[in-house]
Amino acid sequence: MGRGKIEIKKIENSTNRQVTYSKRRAGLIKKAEELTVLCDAQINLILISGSRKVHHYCSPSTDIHTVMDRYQQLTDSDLWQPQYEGMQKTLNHLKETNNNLRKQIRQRMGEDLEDLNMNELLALEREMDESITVVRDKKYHVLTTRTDTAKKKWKNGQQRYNSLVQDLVKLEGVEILDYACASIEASDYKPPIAMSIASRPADVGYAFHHSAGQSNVHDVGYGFHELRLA
Amino acid sequence: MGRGKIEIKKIENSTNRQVTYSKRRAGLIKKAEELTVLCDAQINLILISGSRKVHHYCSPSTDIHTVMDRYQQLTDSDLWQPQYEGMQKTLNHLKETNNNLRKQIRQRMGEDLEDLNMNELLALEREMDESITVVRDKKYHVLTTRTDTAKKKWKNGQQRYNSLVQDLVKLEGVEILDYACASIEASDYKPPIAMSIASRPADVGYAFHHSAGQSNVHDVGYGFHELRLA
DNA sequence: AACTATTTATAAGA
DNA sequence: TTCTTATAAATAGTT
Repeated sequence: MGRGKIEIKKIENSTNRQVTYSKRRAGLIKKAEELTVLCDAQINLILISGSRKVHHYCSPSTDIHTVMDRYQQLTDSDLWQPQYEGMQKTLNHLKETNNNLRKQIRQRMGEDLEDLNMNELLALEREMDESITVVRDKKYHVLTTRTDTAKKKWKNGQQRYNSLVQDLVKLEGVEILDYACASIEASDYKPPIAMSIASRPADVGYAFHHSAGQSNVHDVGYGFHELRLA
Repeated sequence: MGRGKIEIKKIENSTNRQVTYSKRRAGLIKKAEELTVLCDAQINLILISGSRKVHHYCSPSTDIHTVMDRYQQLTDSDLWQPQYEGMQKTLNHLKETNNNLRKQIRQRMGEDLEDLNMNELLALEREMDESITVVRDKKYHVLTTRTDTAKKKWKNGQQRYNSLVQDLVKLEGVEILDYACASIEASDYKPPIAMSIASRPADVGYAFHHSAGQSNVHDVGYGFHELRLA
């Protein structure tokens, strides 16, 4: 359809080729549009030129996605698959790992033990025994560190308190009426922010770590003087 | 281009529409092919008819994938993104879960305890204590069941052995020279498949579960008569 | 980008 | 569907 018939093979003249590409591309897209309208079809057309330029027609009322999706459904192929395969694999692998991990945890929580044979049970028990030892050690370590710190603070506080009391007795003629001490659980004890010596004696005390057996308790003792101003 | 000019609007006559669709579809694909050859272009064309039939042309030397990929690159859109996103989310979620699970396990194995505070340590210890109890119980249950079965087998074997010995002594004049018994660890012991009374006395025995303390050992004793044919 | 001689596509009919 | 054919549309080569 033109001044002369042409053979359908690559146009060697580059300018010519480009011109023809433009013309025919326009024609192709026009025909696609017409077909869309005339026959109520869904059409997706992507053209990529030799120079990598992209042109694209998609019938209105859809988008490239819908068309691709439908194309997949109807051709029973899966275009996304290759992109997904790796991911899908990873996903499944993760899911499996996840389930295994959950099972391990459940077993370590004393559930799901039916699948284990005697040797596995023994191994699990041994392992848990070792682990709980480590946990206990860690706990005692934390406990000890905490208690040491508390001890130092207390010692410091007690020294300051004692010198205050002595200073008061010496310099102000303060009279010591009584001394009391007691013991409370560490968990109930909040260290005093400051010592008050005005209206009532300050709490001072000492901490010690009660480490007998496997008890978690460490106790705190406190003592105070009851004073009266002369 | 036909016997008469037509307006570009939906063809209402269904048969007509279908015929036109076929003809124009063929024309469109033909033109796409020609353009591919003439201008060295890459073309992807998907047609979906009103009746959901799919036709599709893709220039040789590529495939639908390559074209779609290039289309995405060149249009800077990402067709896979929506599909991808959900998966990516799931993936990340799974990874996170996975890490958490691993951490839990590590903590239950006595590692990674630095992040736990005292209360958490205490909770972990308590939980592990409970769990190990369950594991131990399960182990003893298995052990007991196993031992019970073994006991029954042994008892049965022993009865058969004893009656054989008695029968021999009574009917054949077999003489009992000696009786011996010993104890071996269950793990070393393989129950006899059959009792041999020809050249040497059969092994018979009994099993008992040594449950003192938390020992895993259950012992097996065996005894035999030394006999001589009259 | 226009023009136009020709080729090609196709609407309608069989 | 497929073929035919008159005619519309597309376009190759030219300006």
